Amino acid sequence: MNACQALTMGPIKMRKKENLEEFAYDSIVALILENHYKPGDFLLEAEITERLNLKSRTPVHHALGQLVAKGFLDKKSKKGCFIPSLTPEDAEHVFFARENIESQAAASAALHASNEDIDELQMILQEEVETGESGDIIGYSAINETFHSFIAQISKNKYLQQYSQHIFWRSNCYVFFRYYQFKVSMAEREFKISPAQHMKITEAIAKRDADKAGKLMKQHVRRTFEGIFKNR
Amino acid sequence: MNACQALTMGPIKMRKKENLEEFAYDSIVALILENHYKPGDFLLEAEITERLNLKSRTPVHHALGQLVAKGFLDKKSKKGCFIPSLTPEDAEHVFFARENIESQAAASAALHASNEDIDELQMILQEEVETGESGDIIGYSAINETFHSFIAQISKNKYLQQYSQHIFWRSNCYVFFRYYQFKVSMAEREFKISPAQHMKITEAIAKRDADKAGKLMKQHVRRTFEGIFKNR
DNA sequence: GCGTTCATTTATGCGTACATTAATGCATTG
DNA sequence: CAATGCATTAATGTACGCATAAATGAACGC
Repeated sequence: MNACQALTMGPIKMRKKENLEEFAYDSIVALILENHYKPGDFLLEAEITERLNLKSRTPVHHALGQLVAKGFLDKKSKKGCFIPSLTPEDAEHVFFARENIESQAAASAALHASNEDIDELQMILQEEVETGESGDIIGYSAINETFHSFIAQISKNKYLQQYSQHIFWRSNCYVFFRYYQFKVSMAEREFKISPAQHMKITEAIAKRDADKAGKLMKQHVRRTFEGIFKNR
Repeated sequence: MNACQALTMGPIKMRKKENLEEFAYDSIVALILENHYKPGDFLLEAEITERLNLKSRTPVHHALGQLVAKGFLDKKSKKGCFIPSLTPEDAEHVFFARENIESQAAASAALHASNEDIDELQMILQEEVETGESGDIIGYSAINETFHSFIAQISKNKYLQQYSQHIFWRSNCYVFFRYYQFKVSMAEREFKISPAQHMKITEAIAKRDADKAGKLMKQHVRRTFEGIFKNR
């Protein structure tokens, strides 16, 4: 889950830390993504405040509240915020929702992508292929997110984009912790399959074939799910 | 927008106000739904604090942050939170996303609804028909939301439900303010069309015909959109 | 020896005071 | 008279201290 940007919600961009709340938010996201916590762990305000060298808990408290509001964290009143735990039922919900939302985003992307968007998407794809061949798993995970995130972005639909990013983050928890659990053997196999599927999706978008792009994306997400839960 | 419950996100239930933050959140939602604000209006922390008879801005500040995080409000740093403004482009995004998400929810509902769920859905529908005939627009708006919200609920998918509620709230802004703008003439016509469509959707769900339920829902949302923006 | 209760600990929840910043209007100057 | 800059104001943003609730563990009674 390292280098996952999904929690930031919205187009990938340099975030200017205008105030401590945003700084705290981004930093907490970074802490999660850098795997300092695992599902079920509590994120203590005091500890985070200290870790970030902040003078008061207030911005941290606020930032945690926002992460809960967005559904990235769960919360027990007067107890604290924690990384939501992963269950098979939740995984099915997550991947089912992701199938549908991302396939809609892909279809919409095929309709609304500019020529520049297509060029950039193909560049991302090329980088993905190279990273995949190099065997750099962390790097691949990052570029994989970039690919999916960019498709949501070129759908030009703020809402599809928002939901895509959210559900991607949630699904990525499963991807990451499964990979982690089974070392990298499965990850490597996955990384050899995904680029080919991404390539087909990119082609469909480039041809402005919305229907095909949507179907391919749905297939791709489903295969990711099956790769994680079925073939072990 | 009166009597819209979408901002509360999640299944409709009695909310126990465990603490002032939740109380503030719920109260601010209520204020919005009771039409105290219109798109573009700023929600001032001090004013809200006073209105709710709270001693400090803290819970209000926190609650507003959550509403921004969830995408129900926009925010300008150091300026304040405000009701997002309505634009034709945004409306297209909103209704396009809603078409897809709600149709998925309806399809999933057809697959996962229990017999009790179907019974309750039919009761809601019956109440809707009666309310529609009575001409009570506010009441109809509430029952309309209940109908859509309940379908999302019986999809049994937490994520589809979450996104459905969010996008419904956003689309309802357009519905409500358009109705408001053109008095009730258009609303009345709408209220005579919707129940018939809801009935067909309910039938499809009752027959567990996921494909049909999804298609009908998509059609229904699109017609709502067209009713608001095309036929004026 | 086990269960219940109470004290302690530890964390969030809240209130007050103050800092900071963005907008506004007025005054001053060219 | 117009434009620029400074002061004022009004709002959010932050810090800190105390209130409060929940979990934990120890002590007491049975």
